[in-house]
Amino acid sequence: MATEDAALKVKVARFEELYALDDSQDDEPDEGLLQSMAMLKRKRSEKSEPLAQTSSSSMTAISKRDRDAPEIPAKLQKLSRTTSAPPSLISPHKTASSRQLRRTSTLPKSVVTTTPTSDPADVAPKPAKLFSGLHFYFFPNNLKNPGRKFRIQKAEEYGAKWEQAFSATVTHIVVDRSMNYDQILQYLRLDAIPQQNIHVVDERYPADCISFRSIVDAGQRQYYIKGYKPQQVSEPTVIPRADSLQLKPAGRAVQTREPQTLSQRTTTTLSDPSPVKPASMATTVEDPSPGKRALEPSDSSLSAGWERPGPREQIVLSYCFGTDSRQLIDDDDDQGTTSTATTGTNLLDLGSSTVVPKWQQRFQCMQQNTGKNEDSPNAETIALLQEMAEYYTQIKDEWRPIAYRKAIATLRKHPVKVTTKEAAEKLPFIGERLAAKIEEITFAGFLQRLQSAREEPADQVLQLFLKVYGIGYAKGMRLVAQGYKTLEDLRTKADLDQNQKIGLEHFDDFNTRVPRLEVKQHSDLVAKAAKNLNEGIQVYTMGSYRRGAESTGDIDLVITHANWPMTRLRVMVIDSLVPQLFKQGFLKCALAATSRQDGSKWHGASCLPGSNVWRRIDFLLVPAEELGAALIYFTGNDIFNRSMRLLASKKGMRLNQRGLYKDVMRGKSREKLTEGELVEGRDEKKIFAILGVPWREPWERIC
DNA sequence: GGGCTGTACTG
DNA sequence: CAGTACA
DNA sequence: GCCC
Repeated sequence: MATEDAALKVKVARFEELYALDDSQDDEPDEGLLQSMAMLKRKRSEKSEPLAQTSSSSMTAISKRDRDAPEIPAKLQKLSRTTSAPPSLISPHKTASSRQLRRTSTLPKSVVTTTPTSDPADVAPKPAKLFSGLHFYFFPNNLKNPGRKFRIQKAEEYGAKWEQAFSATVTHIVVDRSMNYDQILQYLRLDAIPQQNIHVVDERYPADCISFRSIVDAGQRQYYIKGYKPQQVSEPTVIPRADSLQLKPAGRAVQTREPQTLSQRTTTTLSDPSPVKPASMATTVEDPSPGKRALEPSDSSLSAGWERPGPREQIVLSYCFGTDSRQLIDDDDDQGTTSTATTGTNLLDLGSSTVVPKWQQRFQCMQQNTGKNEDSPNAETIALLQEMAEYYTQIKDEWRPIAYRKAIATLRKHPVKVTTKEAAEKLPFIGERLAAKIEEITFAGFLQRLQSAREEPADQVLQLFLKVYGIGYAKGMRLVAQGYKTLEDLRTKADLDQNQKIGLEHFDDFNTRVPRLEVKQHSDLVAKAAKNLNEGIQVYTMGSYRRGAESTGDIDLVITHANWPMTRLRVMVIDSLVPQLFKQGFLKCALAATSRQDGSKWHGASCLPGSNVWRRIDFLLVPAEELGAALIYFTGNDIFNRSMRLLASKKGMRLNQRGLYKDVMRGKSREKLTEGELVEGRDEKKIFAILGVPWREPWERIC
């Protein structure tokens, strides 16, 4: 009971904050909230949800663990309170006090108490009168942006007159934070705004007035518009980057037409067979790491074969056409490019050929993703969306991050900066809501609200706890609810399992990136010990190391043997290799170990001789016939893997770390009914080929 | 309105 | 079984 | 979140 209350309080506080932000016209308009409020009367809908909020899916997920999930009550409580409030939406008393609390630091020094609401703790003042006599002109002056719409509605409720056009009667120009002073001048075709008659204020101004129940001094610094310099008012201004900033109110004429995405419907993969390796790769390729070298023979022999298809590859080819011709060719009617020359072309063409139907092109694995976005014109937008995705991931929203990442991948490939909603919405995986956010981002920094959420103490504590290996969202929430605030609290008071204790003890170690060089040292050490036990054991360095990363989160190793079955390999690793490495002092602890009977993974921590930094290290035990599938799995990245697996699934197959299986029967919602028949597990490239995915070098799998 | 990967280890 | 983790 |  007590913990429930604590959890509830934490959550309520968190959402109070969020909704307070909504009320206070933050950068990010909360369409979801507005919708929810409108819809709530009809039904407590499951769909539309506020931005920094749990999704319908997470709501359902959470509601299963109702004990841990005060979200719903908190949200509904707040929403119903809002909806049942008098027409003013805000109960001025309550909101004002809470907001005052929040913004004490920015409280205007000179609150001009023009309104004689002398008694602060009195009945709610007639809000409708606060702005009466004032004429507001908004900039931009339309309702397109939900946040602004909200502001305009509020202003009108409090008695302001919303001026549709700019005129002499305007008393205040309320400017979106995304806009700057020059843009106003340009739009209004003015050299300067007559400051005596008209106040130009930041978008927060009306909200502050409402908060303080008075017309606050509009001349204060915190209401200055971007680009406004008090002394420079009359001087004609040079507009920085005027060409790149599309000022919406200026109308369609200004809007540039966004070129179509390059990647769309063009067969770039075909014409670009030689991807640029990351600079960092150059060194690592010649790097005589055992893992690397071990990979090379098969790789090079294969790619040689790839260029001049030999008999074996022909088999693959016929296999593809034999069993999967429907999916691989002319599956799509409107794909006018039906190539007639496929038979004679080499296998590389098969994978990336022009006949790949549209639905398959949409898979992440069907494109080169090098994960680079420095040179993208959308880098800024991408960065912010990435933060959003991370945030949603952390609050355990299962699906939004997926949507965000797909949108990010689209933006990465888009050659032009996307600035407007309209342009954004045309792109794949960018819908109405993300398009709106993209527009917001380019015009403003809507992430402020996200930051507010992040600045919430409860959220920060949760974020901290989530970094402890072994503590996930459920445990983290419980710990926060129990009132723990620091790692020290956890160490001394909290009830943790063994892994969590280790995770806590080595919090810093496990949260420190491992330099590429050190990954190799760990790998070499394991490989050497393995070779000592048996010459045939091979060790591959996987994960982001194989993708070329300069540093990694942990050390991922595949351990395999050319001839041994899994059973023998496992016994060797569990009974000999691991104990040996422990004895050497290299392995420090086991976090998840396979039994001698079955299983394939070993997780633990390792430490180089002479060092005292523990690193997370994972072994994957792989029999040779599963090596290809294991390489795919352990190379990742996760998004690439999911994409490959989903594609397989859509083709009636199944892909996991053991192999590619065909004729998998699936029930409702793709639920696996039969295991299917193993098609290929040994050869990484064949798995790609059979799936119809063009070969992707490891560093092209960074989706 | 349902789907968005598939698995392995722990307690 | 839920939770956590792995790519 | 988006897509079908």
